Amino acid sequence: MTMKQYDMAKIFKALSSEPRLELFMNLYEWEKNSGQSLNSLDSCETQKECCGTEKAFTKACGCMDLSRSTISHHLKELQNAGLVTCTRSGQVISCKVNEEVVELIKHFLE
Amino acid sequence: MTMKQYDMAKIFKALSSEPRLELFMNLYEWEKNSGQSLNSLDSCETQKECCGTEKAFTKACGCMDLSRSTISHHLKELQNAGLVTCTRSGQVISCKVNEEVVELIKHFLE
DNA sequence: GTGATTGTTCGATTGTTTTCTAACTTCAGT
DNA sequence: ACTGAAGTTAGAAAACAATCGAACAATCAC
Repeated sequence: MTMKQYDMAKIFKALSSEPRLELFMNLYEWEKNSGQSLNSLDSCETQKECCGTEKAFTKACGCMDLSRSTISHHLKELQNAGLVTCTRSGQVISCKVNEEVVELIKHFLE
Repeated sequence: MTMKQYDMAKIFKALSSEPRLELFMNLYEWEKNSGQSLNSLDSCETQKECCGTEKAFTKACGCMDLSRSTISHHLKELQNAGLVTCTRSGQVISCKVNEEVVELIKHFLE
């Protein structure tokens, strides 16, 4: 068992439950559609708003039919696998998808 | 939850346990290294030997530290997710990795 | 400071997964 | 027909995962 496989199993496990995959895909799409990519930083009002999905937890609670505690748990799993990074500002959580891991997924089968 | 996400969760679940990912990677590498790709059919002795990994189950039993029944179970999970197709000739199982699903994995995040 | 809002943590429950052994079936060789 | 090898299936134990509500902590809005 190589290190690579160890990490990949962890990543795949994080994406292996439907609700968690849905959560991840939401984060992924929100980030994409908000035009908050690194090369559009200057078109945003503040730099902070440009680093990922603002109010990710709140948004997820609003559109997924799961309790807050369950969403909290799933978000932690995604973080744990390295798929997303979350930061807190006050009460509010923002998330950023880890592009490095996205590339790992895309390329692990050559 | 789109159909696509439903299928992807199933695929990721199949790859989410270390032994099962190892099994899949073995199949994937064996198939690759045996030169049994579609465009090298004529360099093989018989056409049958060229369609995937011959004696996949037997080979897996020989190199993985799991009981035969456990390997049988994991192989079924891989089949169930559509990642591999297995065929039987007599007592012996041969497997073929489903390239379509490999492409799905590579491209599901654009 | 009080009260509402955000998110986390705990404990319980329910269901799923991993793995084994043992019993079975099917096929191959003799 | 008998024996052995290749896989499968069934049953069970143990570990793990998903989910919720309740209690909590931190922060914001007045």
